[in-house]
Amino acid sequence: MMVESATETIRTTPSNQNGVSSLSSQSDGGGREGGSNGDTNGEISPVDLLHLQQQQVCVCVCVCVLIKANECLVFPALSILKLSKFFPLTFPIHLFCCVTCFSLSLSLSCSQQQQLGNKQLAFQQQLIQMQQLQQQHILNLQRQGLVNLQPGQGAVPIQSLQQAMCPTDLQQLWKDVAGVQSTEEVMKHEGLDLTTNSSNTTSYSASKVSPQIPHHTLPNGQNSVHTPKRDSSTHEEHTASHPLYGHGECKWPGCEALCEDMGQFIKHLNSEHALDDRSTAQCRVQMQVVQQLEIQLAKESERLQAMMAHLHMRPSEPKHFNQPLNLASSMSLSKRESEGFPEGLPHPPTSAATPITPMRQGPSVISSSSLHGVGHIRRRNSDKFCTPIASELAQNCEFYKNADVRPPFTYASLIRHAILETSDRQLTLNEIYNWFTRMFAYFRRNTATWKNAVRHNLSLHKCFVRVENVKGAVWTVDEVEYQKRRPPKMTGSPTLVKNMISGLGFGSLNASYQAALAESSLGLLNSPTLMNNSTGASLNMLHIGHDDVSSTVEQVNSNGSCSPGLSPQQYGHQVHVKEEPAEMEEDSRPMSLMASVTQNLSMPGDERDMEEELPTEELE
DNA sequence: GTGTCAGTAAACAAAG
DNA sequence: CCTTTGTTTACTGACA
Repeated sequence: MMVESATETIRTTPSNQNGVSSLSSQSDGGGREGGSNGDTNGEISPVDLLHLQQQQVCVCVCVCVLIKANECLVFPALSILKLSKFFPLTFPIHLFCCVTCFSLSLSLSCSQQQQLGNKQLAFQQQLIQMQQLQQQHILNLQRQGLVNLQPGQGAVPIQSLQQAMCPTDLQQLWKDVAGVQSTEEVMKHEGLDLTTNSSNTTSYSASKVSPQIPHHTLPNGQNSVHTPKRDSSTHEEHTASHPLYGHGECKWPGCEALCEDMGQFIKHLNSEHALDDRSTAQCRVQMQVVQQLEIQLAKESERLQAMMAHLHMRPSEPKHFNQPLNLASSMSLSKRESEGFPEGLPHPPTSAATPITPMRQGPSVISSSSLHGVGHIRRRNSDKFCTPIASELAQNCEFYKNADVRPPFTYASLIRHAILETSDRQLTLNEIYNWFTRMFAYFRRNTATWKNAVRHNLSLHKCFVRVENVKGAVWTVDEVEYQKRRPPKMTGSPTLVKNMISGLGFGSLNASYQAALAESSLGLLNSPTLMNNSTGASLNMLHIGHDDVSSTVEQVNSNGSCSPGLSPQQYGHQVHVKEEPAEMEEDSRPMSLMASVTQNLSMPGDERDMEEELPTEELE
């Protein structure tokens, strides 16, 4: 019903001249499809709801591209209409998403073109009406309990955009949003009254959803309903620092203006971010960002609880996970900065709240190493149990790139990985540095410390061989030496396995199990579809020395007899950092988070439980 | 209690 | 002279 109304609106829009009319029939069909499936009457199937978030992200990625591409009318309309066809069941929400984003893109294009025809204006007004209709539809669905949208989730566009966009894109969006308002001002001066529409555009869903949105307290402790100006005029004047000021820059979203001192910043704040529609809109958007992150955190926490319940683990206190966390700050604290958090990084599984990668859980091995919250366990895990650095990195590449989290690997293993990842298997020191900083946000700070450690490791370990090259010195890896430096193998004797279990604890077993799982997946079952079933192999792996496993795997790999995908030569070489199969991620995730909360756990009964129950569950 | 491993810090030297 | 690179030593903490 709603869809048809919306599409009817499109059909009657004056913008048909822009080629939309020819497409309106498609939208009509899509709308009817949706209607035939019953969604417009509020009948949304659970399956569709399951896919809703993902689709929203896809939609917003699409629209986001449009925005960035400065497309004006036709392309967004096309997107909307196509979406109605591809996602008929959830089309109302998609439409809402698209329309709001499209409105934004429309305004953006206006700001850049500084002209907008009356027809386009009319079309925009029509779109706004559609937007309102969709909003009503969503509200109706919510009232009926058919769509369990969280408060503020009606503001899908910007939130999904933030999920889908990289930080730079997000920053650009902020700027774009800022630009919209300025455009409105220009329009006003030009006699074009866009006030109504534009305000809807800039604050779009936010303003409409705001009634549902509890007044959140922003991470900086400021009430989200305050106005920036008031805050700036009262808050920072009494404090030496300001949450919106740091490193000589204005931290206002999308601003980045350089301010030499606090006084200049205050002037800037009062002049550029005064109480106006733009600032208010930006504040609302930020509010939604925070809210979306909280929602995501809640979801992930819920998932964690379910996982732990499934694995017969005592749930940890949900409060820890539901509280908004400042991952960057908490994670970034080095040992010296925060004695409370050993730098082994095993902080609580705050990774679930990582804003940068909201859809991901924390890295598996990170969590597995978090058993005792010490870095050395990380090392032991990574080496003694030969945590598959390649797979781990592949799985959590984006996480490590963005989150200020220390990778759970030794310097040696990281250096080796970096070197082996290259085609010629050699790197200069500087290239190794660059790899570290490129791959890990953590290593973008404290450069003196870790660079020294890198050099120290290169010199210390015989496995790293310095080779004089034409261009200079490069570092290579002596695999034989690298394998040598591994601790004495654990034989497959059950005694050792038992010792491993009793001596290292549950988390370590998980780590070894996980390592074995991934190793087996790596060397034997490269097919993503087989990954999930690799547990059987990994179960066997538990009975043989892990070093044997790793060496065996690597030998097999070096023979190139295994899958090309993760072929040996490394696992470093062909790490598909961004396209790793989701199954694998799903595979390791439970284990990792499981390990992360083992502080609260009592030891499982015996190794039989571990060897039989866990893998069995994993197999299921 | 001891040895090993890894991380960190620091000093030092050579080269660019 | 400064920076980068490379080596070495010492210390600490965790683990077996």
